Amino acid sequence: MKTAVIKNHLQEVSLFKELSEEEIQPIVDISQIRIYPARSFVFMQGEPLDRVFFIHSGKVKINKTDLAGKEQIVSILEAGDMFPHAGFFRKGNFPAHAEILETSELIVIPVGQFEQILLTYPELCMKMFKVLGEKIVDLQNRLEEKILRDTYEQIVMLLLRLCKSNGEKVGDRYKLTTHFTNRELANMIGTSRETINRTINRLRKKDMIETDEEGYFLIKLENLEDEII
Amino acid sequence: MKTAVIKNHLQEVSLFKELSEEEIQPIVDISQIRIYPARSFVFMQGEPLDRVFFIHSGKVKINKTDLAGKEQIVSILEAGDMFPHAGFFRKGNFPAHAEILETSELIVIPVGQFEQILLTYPELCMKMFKVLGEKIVDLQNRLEEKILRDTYEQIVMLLLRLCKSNGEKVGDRYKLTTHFTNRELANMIGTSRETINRTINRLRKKDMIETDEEGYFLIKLENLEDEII
DNA sequence: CCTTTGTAGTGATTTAGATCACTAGTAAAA
DNA sequence: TTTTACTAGTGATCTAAATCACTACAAAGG
Repeated sequence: MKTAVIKNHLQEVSLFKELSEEEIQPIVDISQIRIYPARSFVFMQGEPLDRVFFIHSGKVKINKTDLAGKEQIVSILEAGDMFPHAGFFRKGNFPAHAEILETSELIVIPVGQFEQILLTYPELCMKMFKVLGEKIVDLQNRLEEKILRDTYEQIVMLLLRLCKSNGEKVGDRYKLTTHFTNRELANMIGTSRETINRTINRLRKKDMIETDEEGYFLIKLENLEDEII
Repeated sequence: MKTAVIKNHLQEVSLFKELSEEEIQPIVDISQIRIYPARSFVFMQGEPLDRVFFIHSGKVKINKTDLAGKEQIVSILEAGDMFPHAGFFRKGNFPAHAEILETSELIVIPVGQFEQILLTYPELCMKMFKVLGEKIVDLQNRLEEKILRDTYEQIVMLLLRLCKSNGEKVGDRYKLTTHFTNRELANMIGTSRETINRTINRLRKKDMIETDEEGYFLIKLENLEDEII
């Protein structure tokens, strides 16, 4: 039965984890599951913001591009993540593009209806405030990084952040669960692929980062943290 | 009567503007008015986040400093503004310093009690989600600016942002309501005072900005907007 | 098969903007 | 009064990092 699948998927999203059977039902009723193929766009920057998405599986890139085609990668999202964050009670447009990197199952919810449910669930409001607050802190930290740190430190801090958002502990290392190219890393912080390459190799020589057989980064968190004081 | 003053002050904050007499009372009960003298600190980065503030009058600088003493000015807040934004349901620490620039009357509310009230007022939740969403969009835009734009454009965009947050329309110009030094402007976007000086003078020659008798900037919004496409 | 288009890697060159160094003016403190 | 400590302003110098230019390799397409 289809709603059963939706319910299962919803219950795996951290935001909804602690809701009871009755509480989750109205959300099930307004939710849809959609499968997006790799390289497709969930939405483009500027389109009217009418839905919010929760990732059940797959990977989504949130990015902006300017007229010259220069790209800023805002984030790489994975299972459990919500996007966009700035969607509630604001009627505006999507602030960035959302592109599927790996075939993804997304839970799609009309934002208007979700807002109504949000208002009737104090529990859900609490969690949402927490999520938004953390997003604000994260953005402020990234802005501070860009303003106060040099490129070497920005790259170290980017890798540390990726360990938290896209990494998993494997032995004494953190393994990044996504394969990032030099250019992608560069576009996350606004530097060049050459600088990323030279810096990563510098960190490799210091034995702080290595690449496994499949090209995934393995990072020694503690060593890297010492680099930025 | 003291609570009458508090109620009046609260009603001037945009977040509470549309609340009825009965609705605002519980907020009055947990609010305090405090006067902070210029150059005092409301809080320092790292202190436990246990209160939120609404500015009734005066000016507050939110900033961060690194070990070397380099400063990042996060924002200059005025009457009607709330800080910090990332305070709800998160129990953490203040993410930056808050320093009084001009003697300020602040409404002080214990964050835990405010959270409880928030949950019982759907109206208030809606507005707060909106405020947080706008904050997120603003931070993402500033990050994008730092990543995709050169310093000249960053300065133009900073001035445009200041028109919106700290400006008032005077004839066909926007007047910045706060006197900013070159160094302060530099610390908002992470450039040097020399570069700010040279760029502002360049904009002066292009007749996009001028300084009035008291040293406040007068900005021609439309002309400046054309600079960044 | 070759061609195209992506990637990593590395030196050489260029440049935007930071930093340095200084003049000059103003305001507050000693 | 002089001193200290700000500020704005402006050339000269320096440098971090972007850009350029190239090699080499791998995967995908015709």
